[in-house]
Amino acid sequence: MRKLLNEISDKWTILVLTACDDIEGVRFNEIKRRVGAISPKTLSATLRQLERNGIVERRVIDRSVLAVEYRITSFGRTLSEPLGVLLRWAEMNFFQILASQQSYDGSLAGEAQGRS
Amino acid sequence: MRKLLNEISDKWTILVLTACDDIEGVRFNEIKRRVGAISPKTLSATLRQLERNGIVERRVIDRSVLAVEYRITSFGRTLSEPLGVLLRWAEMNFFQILASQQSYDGSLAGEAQGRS
DNA sequence: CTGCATCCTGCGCGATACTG
DNA sequence: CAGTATCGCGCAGGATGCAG
Repeated sequence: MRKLLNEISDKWTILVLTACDDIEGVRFNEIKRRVGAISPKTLSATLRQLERNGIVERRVIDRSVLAVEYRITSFGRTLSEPLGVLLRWAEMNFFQILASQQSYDGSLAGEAQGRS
Repeated sequence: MRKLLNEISDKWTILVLTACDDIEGVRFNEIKRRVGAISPKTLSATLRQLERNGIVERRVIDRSVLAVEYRITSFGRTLSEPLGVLLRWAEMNFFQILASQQSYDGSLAGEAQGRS
């Protein structure tokens, strides 16, 4: 568990993995868009780590126009399922979590704009 | 999901939560022992955050000898279940993960002692 | 035993610019 | 488009000491 945590318990990995969990391969910038405010450096590092762990696969589509896609592996899918359970839990209970602290300023920072 | 990650995707929270997931309440130092090489400061901070989020409960057993126990709440249990799924996944696939990188030196460093 | 205060460090990660 | 190189910084978290 420690080892797993060392691999995925950072700020972005789970989100990136979720973004890659598509039937189709997903392009670099598409992942970027889906995930949100991630820097290319971090995304690149995260993807390489996921690749090393056999969770996603990198595939060059077209060398001339530089097109690359990432696709979750079957092994990755076995991980994304438990993660999906967690995601659904988060969706059901997120209000409970933010009810207690309010101190989150957010990387998204889209929903708390009402205060002048 | 971002919010959930902000709460639990640090180095220790999930481990601490797992350590608290007992039928009985668990004492501070007992958690420390179960979790491993966590500093009291970090453990304390982690526990307070879990408490704020209603995941664990703090209860003073004895004021004179300073005995405190932490117990997972029913809400916390709903979270520990998905986490348990993840844990089981980790147990089944940890070899796959460490097969790819070998670069983990370990906070526990207890299982690799066989090599002279 | 159960913490809190303090000091200190690494590194995770963001911003930006550059390349093929 | 898909990255890599560089710089800088905030903060998680380790170590240590103290206290009720």
